[in-house]
Amino acid sequence: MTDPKAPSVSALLELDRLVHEPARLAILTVLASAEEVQFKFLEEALGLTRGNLSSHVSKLEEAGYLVVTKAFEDRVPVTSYRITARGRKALESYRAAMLQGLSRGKA
Amino acid sequence: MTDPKAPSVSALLELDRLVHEPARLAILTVLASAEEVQFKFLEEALGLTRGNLSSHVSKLEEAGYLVVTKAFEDRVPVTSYRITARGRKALESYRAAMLQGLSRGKA
DNA sequence: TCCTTTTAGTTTGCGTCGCAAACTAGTCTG
DNA sequence: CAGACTAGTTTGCGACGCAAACTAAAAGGA
Repeated sequence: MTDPKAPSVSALLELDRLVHEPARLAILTVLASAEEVQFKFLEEALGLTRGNLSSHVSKLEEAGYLVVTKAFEDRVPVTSYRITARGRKALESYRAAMLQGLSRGKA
Repeated sequence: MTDPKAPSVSALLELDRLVHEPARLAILTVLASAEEVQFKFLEEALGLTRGNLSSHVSKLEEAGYLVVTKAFEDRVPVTSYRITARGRKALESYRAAMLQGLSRGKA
């Protein structure tokens, strides 16, 4: 901790809001465990509507947390995502902060 | 899990939004580790403005996650908070869901 | 060929939320 | 009594998440 007086719970107040949103946290978590993931897969795996998935993914893309690949497979358009190093780092930091804040440490 | 196919990351999508807000999560976490906590203490410990602290606490109170006690100490008004059983349970559930979702389990 | 359905995503509109700033109320000091 | 301080609450606004509406391209029938 930076400030020795700072209780670990303060880590919670500095969580990256972009990652903190449940849908995006779920998306990043899935992306972190696979090379490449398709839109369709995310939609079904997470039970998000296409609209929500699309907008969350856009935000993650704007932040540089993932990259988008649009391709055609058997003449069907397929959009895929890949987490970036930046995204992986953001997720890792988030995870660390959350785990720290969640630990039952006093104050 | 309800659906055997549901990956643990789905737990993330069912997080109690009331608890999920960082400031409120921090407040509940502090409250869970003490009998009673004063407004002033929370303000300083968490570095929240009085306004934000007040409004977050109000929401937690409305949800029945904490109870408020207003008293005077040496003619100075002191507002204190106590987590309720309901609040403690909500925090516990949140923690469990988050830890599950955060675990590096595939998908 | 034309039309309807399906798949794959994006955009739009609205209600809600979190934050900071402004405000209220009681106390103390000179 | 005037001004400053302590302790909170209320207000106003910008940002956000969600669902519904929309777009586009391909496949399947009649």
